[in-house]
Amino acid sequence: MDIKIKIAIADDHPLVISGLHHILNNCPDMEITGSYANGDELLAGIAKVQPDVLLLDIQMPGQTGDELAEIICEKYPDVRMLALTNQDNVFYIKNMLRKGVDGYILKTTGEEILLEAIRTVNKGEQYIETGLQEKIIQDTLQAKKDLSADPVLSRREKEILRYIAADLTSQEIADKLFVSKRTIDNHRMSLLLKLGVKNVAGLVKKGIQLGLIE
Amino acid sequence: MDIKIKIAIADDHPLVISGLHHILNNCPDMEITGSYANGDELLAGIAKVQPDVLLLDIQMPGQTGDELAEIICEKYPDVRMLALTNQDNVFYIKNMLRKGVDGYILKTTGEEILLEAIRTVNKGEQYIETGLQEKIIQDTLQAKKDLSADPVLSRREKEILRYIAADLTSQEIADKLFVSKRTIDNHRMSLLLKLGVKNVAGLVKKGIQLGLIE
DNA sequence: ATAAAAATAGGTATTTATACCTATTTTTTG
DNA sequence: CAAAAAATAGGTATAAATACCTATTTTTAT
Repeated sequence: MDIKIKIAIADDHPLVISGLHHILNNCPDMEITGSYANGDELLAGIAKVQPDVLLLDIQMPGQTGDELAEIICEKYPDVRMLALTNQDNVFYIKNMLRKGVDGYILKTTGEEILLEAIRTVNKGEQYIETGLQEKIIQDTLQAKKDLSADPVLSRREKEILRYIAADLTSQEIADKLFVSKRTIDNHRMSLLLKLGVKNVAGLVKKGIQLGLIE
Repeated sequence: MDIKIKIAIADDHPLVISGLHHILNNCPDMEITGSYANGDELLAGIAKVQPDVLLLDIQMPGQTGDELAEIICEKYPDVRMLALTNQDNVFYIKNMLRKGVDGYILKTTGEEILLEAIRTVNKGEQYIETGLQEKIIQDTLQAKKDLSADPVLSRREKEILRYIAADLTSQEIADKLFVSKRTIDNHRMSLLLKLGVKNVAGLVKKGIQLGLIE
């Protein structure tokens, strides 16, 4: 194994960068081709030499990590990206993955995991830290949340809510169910009241939260 | 260990029921207290003797598994429920968990997993089959889906879409951004066009799909 | 530097949703 | 069986969204 994995780092914390230098320089199969403290530096640097793997933080001055990921994924599809950040929020993870990042690990992660993650994404595979996978599952199916709090919708109301979320107007729903438009409008009002929202946008979001839609 | 885990079964396939009988009768720490082929039988049976763990299928004549789960979770909070079904769709999994089920395994699952699942939910813990956990993760972060297909919204449009999904009216958004309501209305139109939907409900759903919201 | 795209704003009209009522019939439930 | 809840429908307004235009200024990209 002669050919080393070329690694670039984008992070605005000097300490993180020097820490990574220390770790990676001791790895015979890796070399650092550049480290950048903000988005502009990163884009300029990457234009000159493309790494195999880019370690990318989310919070940075100027462009944020997810914007950068999007640009790089578009312009340099051969560069694998590994999010390396403090954010353990599921929303951030989803977001980065969607923007084209290949892996996601936390800065609190141990050295071995870091190296494993780099090698994995370099092979073209996805790497999500185990703890975060757990978190995603828990977040996705936040089981049995307080039943008391969940609003009691009647079967008809649920049905209508599904139609509303399916883009139908009251008139269209009425035609489909062979009832008056006024009936549907009244159901709409009950739904707004019961779900404590003020308009269709709120209804759709609640419907999704309640698992009635999608 | 004298006290056996009392198990009830709700499934409309006689074969499944007899298979389960065969497996569970050979387990010294378990006993079957009843097996039911539909919702009414189940509710009647459970009213007489409450099992520790209920194995519950989703498709059944009359009430569906998720409706039954909801009822049982409400009336008999001490009964642990384990979904045992053919549905490996993430939507179903989420839905059952939300309705109060404690675990979810497939009928294609091996005997050892079945027993482990029963023992786990009996202890009050959650059990999701490993393969399904994987599936949930993949489903949640369906990474790098064809970028070509994803609509190019401008930064402003994304911002406005977020506000729309946050229940704000055009007027409210206009006030917040110090622009005319007409401007926001025009952005709304562009969003409808670009996202290929016809109203707010569609906008909200797309926004969630695109990861802009929630 | 120039072209393209984005953000801005207005005119005008129609459709849809929201709000607050009353009221009857049907279904559920104790 | 009686009471409660759900589903039905109408009256009347107003607010908001949708549709289809034109047009100017500002920003981005080649």
